[in-house]
Amino acid sequence: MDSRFTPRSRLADKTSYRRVFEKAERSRDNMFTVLYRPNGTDVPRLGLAISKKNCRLATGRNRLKRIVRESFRHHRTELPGLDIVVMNQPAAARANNNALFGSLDAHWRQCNQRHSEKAGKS
RNA sequence: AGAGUCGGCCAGGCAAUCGCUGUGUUUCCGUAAAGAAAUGCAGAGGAAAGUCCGGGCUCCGUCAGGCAGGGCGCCAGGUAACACCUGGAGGGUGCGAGCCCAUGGAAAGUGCCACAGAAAAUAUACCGCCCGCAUUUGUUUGCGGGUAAGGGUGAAAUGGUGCGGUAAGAGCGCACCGCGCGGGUGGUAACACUCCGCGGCACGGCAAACCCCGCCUGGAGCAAGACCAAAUAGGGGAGCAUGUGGACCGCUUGGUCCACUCCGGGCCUGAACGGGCUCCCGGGUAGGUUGCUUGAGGCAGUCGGUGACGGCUGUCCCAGAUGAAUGAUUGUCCACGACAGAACCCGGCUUAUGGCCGGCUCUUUCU
RNA sequence: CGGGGCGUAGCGCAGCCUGGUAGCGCACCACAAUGGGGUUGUGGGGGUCGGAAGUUCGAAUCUUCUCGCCCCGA
Repeated sequence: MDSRFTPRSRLADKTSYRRVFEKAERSRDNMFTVLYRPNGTDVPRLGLAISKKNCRLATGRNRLKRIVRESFRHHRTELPGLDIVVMNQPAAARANNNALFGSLDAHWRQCNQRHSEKAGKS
């Protein structure tokens, strides 16, 4: 199983982010808001939008980014071709690592489920 | 043992698995570039923070210099430079080790000092004290003068103590202390000493009020700056094709030259113009590349210096990301892990913060 | 990352340069006026001047440090 996380699997520029923010499905709990939109390929891509407002210290923001990347790369092969942007909620700054991983697992499952439902309909 | 004070050091370790960034080597794929794989090496801080100072670097401006504005401010040294550091001087504070100080000038000038108080700075006199004259039953009142010891006000009141002196007093005189000026001695200097002379004292505070004196200072900042440069729109140029009318040349096909200008309104006409195509040029947006890490560099030794620091020798290369890299999981050990994440780079300051070690001081107890 | 600005009553602001009394509007409370309400008039209450040090006799004001918020530069 390939669980690497390369530059190919990231949202690289402003236009990619704008594309997701313009029109996206949403999955949300008290730790993260996850936006996603099909990108027309087989590989999922991840973008991070960790706000200073919801997490004041730079070390805290770095921690959240690492957790999200770590979780993403473990589930990369299970996910369809989506552009995903993860945003943080205030509660995430105070949560421990296990809680964050649990929350992200749920988000990935929801992405997968909703996407396959849509694909089935169309 | 407790309390305090100063200085130095560390910033969880190890193992396994899965990953991230840079870079070297090898292999694969390719004309090449790019890419992929394997593997080696390296990969956040003492504050990376606040952005409060000082520099380097870059662009703009610029003869030198001066003014304005801003900054600094005991002395000497260190430094690329500083508001930093070291050593010293003088104050303040603490029993002490120590700590703190924007610490030049108020006899260059201007200004301010609320309330209270007689008076807040040229001095002056409310209650008093004293003398003289007048007055009164009565040292009661009034007038004139002397005085600044005492009272009271205030943050601050015009040297202090003692003796002499006097009507009462007063540097009025004297002694000691303090102060100022000059000289001397020690020190590079700030300053100190008081062996000496002079001055009876002439000098309230505030310069983080204006200011004066001395020294420093051009402006902006890596989102600086440099380079490459799509699409679309627009600018400039060249060429091709092309309408109408008139004139000219020509036997004809045809050719040449000129005009059809701009704004507003009306009418007529709907032939033409406005238009189309191709190429080139520079400006420049998205985007990309660069600036980007070898430096006032680290470590070790040695020499000079009280020290900050400097000289010499040897040795090492030690993050360079760009939605932004150091992590996750598990095991294990212990002190059970605080504050906290580089973004052009250095030197400081300040603030946040866990622990360890050492020197010194005070208190208590024991020997 | 760099550059600049602002914190004063519940809200919006003045006062700060030139230091001694914190003021204005809206809001709030009471009274008057009305049958009642609004409008109006009169009076009143309410402020650690973001926080901590320093200078000064005295600081919202001057100086330093610190906390929070806002704006600008791709």
